[in-house]
Amino acid sequence: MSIPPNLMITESAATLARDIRSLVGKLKRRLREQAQVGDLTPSQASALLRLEKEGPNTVSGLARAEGMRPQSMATVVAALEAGGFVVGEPDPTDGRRTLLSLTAACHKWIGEGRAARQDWLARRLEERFSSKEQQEVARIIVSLMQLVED
Amino acid sequence: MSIPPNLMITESAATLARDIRSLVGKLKRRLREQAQVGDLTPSQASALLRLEKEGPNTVSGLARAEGMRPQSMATVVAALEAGGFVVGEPDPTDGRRTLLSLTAACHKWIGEGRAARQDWLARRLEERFSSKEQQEVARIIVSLMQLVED
DNA sequence: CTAATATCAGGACAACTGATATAT
DNA sequence: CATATATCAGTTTTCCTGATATTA
Repeated sequence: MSIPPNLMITESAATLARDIRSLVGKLKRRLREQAQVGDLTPSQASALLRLEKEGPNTVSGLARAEGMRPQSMATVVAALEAGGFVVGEPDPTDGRRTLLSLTAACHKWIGEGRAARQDWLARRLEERFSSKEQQEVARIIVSLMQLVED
Repeated sequence: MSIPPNLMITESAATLARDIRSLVGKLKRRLREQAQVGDLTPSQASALLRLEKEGPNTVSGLARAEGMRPQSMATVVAALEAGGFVVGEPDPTDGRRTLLSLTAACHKWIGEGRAARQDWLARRLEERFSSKEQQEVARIIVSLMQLVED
């Protein structure tokens, strides 16, 4: 039988699943320990860079994009607001929403490359992978993202 | 300039880093929500499958393999012991160590494929990726593992 | 004596659930 | 009234740090 029945899980898939779980755990811990005082947590960095790339958004919108609850994202955003990275202002067309955008200071900060230089993971990817390898990794990450998102 | 200076982080590396962080967060949450009552947590599953694949090990050994503290792994192992998946017995050659191994019941359970069938991630990988694609993913995961481990 | 193993106790963080107020 | 957004409050999970006993 070269094609296993649908219900069957191959040895390789099981091993791959274990390795992915292990990597996720390690990455999580590694990202935490790399964090300096005053640094952004992974969630904060992710939300900030999304605002930078995709423009203003609401707490709920960010939560959807990151696959977490609005209440959880609210905590993340509150930290970014306290740090002066983002500001919220009421949406003129919809009284329920507050649109978050980057402050001028944050734009400047990102422009100066400080955000990127403090990003341990980005630095590491740059050091260890050629741009071709980075593309390959990016492709796989996108596949996995689809797999996770359903 | 086609080759950026060492300190520079390219746009693509920064984006890739963001995507990886986002994926890690999503995967973590997804794995949690997929967990059924009586199911194993990702850490538990990882430790169990490592014991199955690599044979008996100590709490400290497992902690090193997974990149976490012995105290943290002790909690994970305690849950597995409470569930009757593993047993520990003193190493006859080293009084400090307790060697953990799978119980007969656990071996049977794995043999019957229940462990694998309950593994949401493995099932998903099997459904969505050809074995060729799985190999590609596995290769990338190994690269990332090395990048994380240093 | 130093290093490794195991374990007890307490703490931090990032997510969660539930409930509530307000605007569409 | 049903839906969407934001936010308050409390809980859970998983990992952490620090300290201690034991054995190599």
